[in-house]
Formats: sequence, C-alpha cells, structure tokens
Amino acid sequence: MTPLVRSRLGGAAPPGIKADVDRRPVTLEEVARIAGVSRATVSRVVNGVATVDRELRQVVEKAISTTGYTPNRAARSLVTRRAGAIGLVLPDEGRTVHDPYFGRVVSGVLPVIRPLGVQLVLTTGDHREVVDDIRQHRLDGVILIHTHATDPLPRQLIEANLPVVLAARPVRPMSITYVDVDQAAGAALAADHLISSGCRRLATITGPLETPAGQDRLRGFLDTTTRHGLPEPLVVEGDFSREGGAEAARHLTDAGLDGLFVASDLMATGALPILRNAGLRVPEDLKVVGFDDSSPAVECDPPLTTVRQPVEDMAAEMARLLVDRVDRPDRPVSSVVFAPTLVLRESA
Amino acid sequence: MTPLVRSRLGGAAPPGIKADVDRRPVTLEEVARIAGVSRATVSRVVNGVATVDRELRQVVEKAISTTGYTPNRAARSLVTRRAGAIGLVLPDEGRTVHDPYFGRVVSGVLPVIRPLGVQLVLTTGDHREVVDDIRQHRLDGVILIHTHATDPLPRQLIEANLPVVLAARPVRPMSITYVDVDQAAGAALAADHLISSGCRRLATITGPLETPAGQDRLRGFLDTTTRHGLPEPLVVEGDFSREGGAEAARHLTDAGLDGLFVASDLMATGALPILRNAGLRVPEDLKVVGFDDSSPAVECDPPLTTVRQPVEDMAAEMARLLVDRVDRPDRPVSSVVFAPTLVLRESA
DNA sequence: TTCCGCTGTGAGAGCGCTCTCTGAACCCTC
DNA sequence: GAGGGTTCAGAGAGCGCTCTCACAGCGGAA
Repeated sequence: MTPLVRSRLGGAAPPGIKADVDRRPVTLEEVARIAGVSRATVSRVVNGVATVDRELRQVVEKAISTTGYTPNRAARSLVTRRAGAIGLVLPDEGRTVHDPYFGRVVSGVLPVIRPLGVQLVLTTGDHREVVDDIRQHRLDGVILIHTHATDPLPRQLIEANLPVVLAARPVRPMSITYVDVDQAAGAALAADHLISSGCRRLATITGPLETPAGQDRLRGFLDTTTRHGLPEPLVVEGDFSREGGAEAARHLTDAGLDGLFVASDLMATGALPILRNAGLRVPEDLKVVGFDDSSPAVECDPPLTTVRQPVEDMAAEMARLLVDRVDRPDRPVSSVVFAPTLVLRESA
Repeated sequence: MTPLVRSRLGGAAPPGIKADVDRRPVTLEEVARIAGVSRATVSRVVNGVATVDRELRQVVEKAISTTGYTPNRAARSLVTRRAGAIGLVLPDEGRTVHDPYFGRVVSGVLPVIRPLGVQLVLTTGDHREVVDDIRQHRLDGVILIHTHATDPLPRQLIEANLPVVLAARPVRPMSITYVDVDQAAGAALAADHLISSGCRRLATITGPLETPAGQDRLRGFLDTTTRHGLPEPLVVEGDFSREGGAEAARHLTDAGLDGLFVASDLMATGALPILRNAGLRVPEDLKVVGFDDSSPAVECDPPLTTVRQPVEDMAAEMARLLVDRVDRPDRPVSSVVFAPTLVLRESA
C-alpha cells in the first residue's frame, strides 16, 4: 500500500532470514574471529563505545555486515539487567482495549521507543503479572492508563521505586510521574465556545466526580460561566459511559437549555438521541460540546464539537519520560501537562 | 559461585540509597542453598519436572515462597532460545490501531498467552523491525493482522520457517496458518435476513474487490439472492472506508431499493446519512445490514443490524495456533474458519 | 635512559539459567 | 547375595553477552 514501506524493504532486505533461524545464529565470538579481534572489541563497536581505533572499527563493521550479526538480546539483558521492553498496562481487558484512546496511545508510544530498540508489551492490570514481569526483568518500566482510585498498583510501584508513568493525574497526590491534559482548561474552552456562540442557559453532564478528570472538567466549566457572570449552570453527574450520558440527559430535556457541555464524547452519544427525541434540535435549539475527540464524536449525529486531547503527543511524552527514568532512576519525578484544543464540528 | 558474591546479597545495602529495583533479586542458587539442594533440583521444581521426590519438592517450594523467587527470564531465554513473547504486527500505526477490531484481538489473545507466561509485544509492520526482533530472539512468532496483497512479509516469514499466523485468509493461497471468519456465510446471513424481511430489490456496497474479504462477501451475497430467485442485485464497489461508503451510497439513492447489504459497518456509517438525506427512511423504506459489528454499528443512527465476527474467539485461536507452532515447528500448518452470526438491531 | 601518563586492546570472570551426564541409592529378580 | 535395572539428585558445562582489569605501546617530561 504505502510505497515507503515497500521501498525500504527492497534494498534493506537481509540476505535471507532463513540462515539465522535454521542455522545457529552468528555470535559475537564469530564476528570477532572473522575480524581478527577480541570479543570485547566487537562489543565496543556494536555498542558505539568511542575508544576503538578507526581502522579496526571499520574492519569490525564489515565483519558484522557480512555475517549479518545481530546481538542476542537475552544474553545482553542477562548482564545489563535491562529487558529493553516497557509495559503498557490496561486496567482490564473488557473496556479500555476497545477504547480508541488506547490505539492513540499505542501510536504515540511506538515511534518513540522503536528507534531505541525498546519493545512495547501489552499487559492487563493484573497486579501480580505486572509485578512479576518487572521482577523477572521482563519489563523495565510501565505506563499505566486508566487507573482507578482504589488501585494499589501505582503506589506499590512507586514504593518499590519502579519506573512508572501514569496517563493521568493520580487520584490522590503522590510523588509519581504523570502526563495529563489540562482538564480544566479544556472545559473552559468548551464553556467559552458555548458562551461566545450566544448560549446563556447552560448545563453540564459531568464525569464521575470522584475522578480527577471529572472534578477538573466541572471546575473549569463552572469557573468560566462564573467569570462570564452567567447564572449557576445545571450540573448532572454522569459516569463517562454512553448509558450514563443518556440517563443524565433525561434530567435536562425540560430545563430550557441552550448550551450543554458533556464531559465525554461517549456520554454525548448517549445523550444526543434523548435530546433529539425530546424535540430539541442540535445545534439549532441546543448547542452541545463534548470532550475527548474520540471516534464517537465523528460518528454521532450531528458530529460533535469537542475538546481534543493531544493523546498521541501525550503518549509519546509518557514514553520519553519512562525511558528516561529507566536510564536514570535517581532523577526527580517530573510531570507534564498538555494544552487541549477545541475541535469544531456541527453540534455547536 | 564464589561465596563472596553471595554474601554481598544477604548483607546490608551498598553505600548510597539503593532502590528496590537495584537490589539483587533472589536466584536459583540462593533458593537451592536455603532448601539444601542443588540448583538443578530447584530448576526441576520450578519447571514442573516430575522426577523430584515429593518431600524434597515441598522443601524447595517452601524455599521458593519464602524467598519470593522468580526466575530471571533473560537467563532462561538465553539457554532455551525462547523469548517467551509473541508479536502482534500492525500494518501501520495510522489506521489499524484506532480500529476497535484491534482491541478485540488484544483481548482475545491476552487471556490465552498470559497464563503461559508469554508476553504480547506490539509492533508495527515495519519489515526490518519484525525480522530483527525475531532474529534477536526477542519474539518467538508473530500474528499478522491486515496484511495487504503486496506485503512480502508473510511469505518471507513462511519461507524462513518462522512461526506466523495470519488474521485472515491470505490474498494468494499459500501454506500458512490463518484464522478467518466464513465471509461468504456472513454475507449469506445478511442476504437471508433482508430477503426474509420482505426485501426484493436488493443492492450491496462491497469491499475492495481485490481483497479476499471483499470477494467472499460479495459472492456470499450474490449466491444467496440467486438461490432465492431474485433479480441481479445492484453492486457498487466500496473500499471499507466511511467516505467510500458515502460515495457508493450516492449511486444508490434513486434505485428504488428496499434492502442494502453494506460489506462493512464503517462504510454503512458513511452511507446512512446520504440515504437519509435522499429521503429514504431506514429501516422503513430501506433495510440496511452491515458487517463486522464494530463500534460504529452501535453508534450510528439507527443502530445497525450487522454480521458479527467472533473476533475475540478468533484471536484466541490465533494465539493458540501460534504458541502451538512455536512449540512444535514441524507440525503441519492448519487453519481455522469461524462461523459468523447476525446481530439484530434497528436498521433491518 | 627512566619514568609517567595515556590510549586502546584482550583476557577472563561472571550474569542466572537449563540440561546432560554421572553416580548414589534403592528395589527387584534369580 | 550378586547382578541388573530404575529412580532421582548433583556436578558442571555452557548459552552470548558486558565490563572490569591488566597491560602493551607510545609519546613526552625528568
């Protein structure tokens, strides 16, 4: 399909991968023998250590390319105590994996770590498995996404001083590296847009208010309406699910609203049919802004104006922070907060 | 080996604040010393080799649990030449990763391999990376999803006799293990449903006809209409994309249809608004059946009656076939075809 | 010259595990 | 009781790599 991939294959295709699978693979030892140097010198060349004579380096490099040598990662891991792999931990297989958000994380992480020769290992949030994987040196660190308030895993990893990065601000403050979007700023973006579109009778369907995201989005929304001197908006708590959005919307159909901020696109997809069935036209009667810019936002009717998190960028940053922490565990934790943007579609 | 080394383990932490990560983990050697047996015996217990005396086994097991021993996978890999990891190869990061299908594959694979202690490594279809990973013994085998007709990777892996499983029937017949759904049967299911709902003037929006899925779904559809003695249905080729679905639908608005089979849900989400704008009510005027049962099917309006592939089951089967092949590379390739089901929603 | 420091190379000791091979201990049969 | 067979534990040799340490070689200072 993509010419890029194909062209890259054409030239670089190794002289048959067969050789290495059927036969015993080439070892450092063998390269050393061919180059007429010691194993140590080949190792230096492979690992880019500077203290190798230029000519000798070239001889070694030639031997490497003619033999098609690739280092055995297990052997290297054994001595370096590095797995060369990081884990992406999913809370449970049932939900998150199906969330398009997950795919965006993956496509943000891969381009960062692959050039470093680091693998991305997918694993469930099963506590024991994650810890085991790290203890067995199968994982150098982990990215945790969608952890729940009650999940002891983050704290335990922190206490064990294991490299870990969270995909969101932790529920309770702790000394942990995380990457997040400025949730409140995103909600403010939504509120500002509604207000500047002429809406005056606002409401919001929030996320679960025990989550940081739920809290922050509500706060950003309310702060903005207050700043504009608008009356207290209607607030209905949702749970980030489609059904939760539908249920919340039922409380809003008779409120005479002209603007609604729904704290997640998924909830919005649940809410829209309810609103429509109640005779409210979106956006003519009621303008609706979502949050996440997930695929439901594109697919629903009308397509949703929504707050976009730069998930790929955030994921890439998580990968960078994690790799950095693996390399230098002593460095202080640092977190990064990204700015959201508003994506204009047809619902507001 | 030398007692000196071991005493370093038990003793106080080295100068400076050393993290848990850096603390030397328990080794076989140490468990053996505590249990008063040899390393070999502990290894036997760990690996479940039967020829260990019951009492001795219990002593060893106790030593393992008190020390919290976990085998170092790198060391094991080095000698067994097994990575204990399989790869899930995505064609490119841009598309598939965002496809909910991908998540379903992951959640089908994980429950199969995690109990076996096998890791799931996510990687892009970049040819060199995949081959490198396998050559470096970082991957025991791979599951390829969404390979294109021009992709040389499957054939190369086959020729190199590397364990590989395809997530679909290969474009050109080859001696390769694959798992697929019976595409034609799925299309027949859709056609049967439309016909038994009273539709007589049928059409289909197909997938790209150079793909096996595109071909088979069309064939299954046409075979069924023929069997029922209906007139030749209208056939418009699509490309499995939302836009392709919309484009194809434009050719169908004036055809006086009462039944439409769209060969993918995503295309259906593109087609539905076009049909609605043309004044066709779904399902009153025109019944529509999709294919895939992906999330768009749920989210679109009206929710789509569609053909469901048992993706999780299929993925689990892929994992099983792959693991099996890794264990016994000499066994003949065998493929598995799953039966699709019809999911009734509101569009037909 | 002698000594020092510096650069760059090789030798060799492991990393933690598996697995073969040896041999002790025991049981059976004649 | 001897011979043979069977069972099961231990010794030891690696797997392929990294990394420390010793040291050769060389230029320059004393």
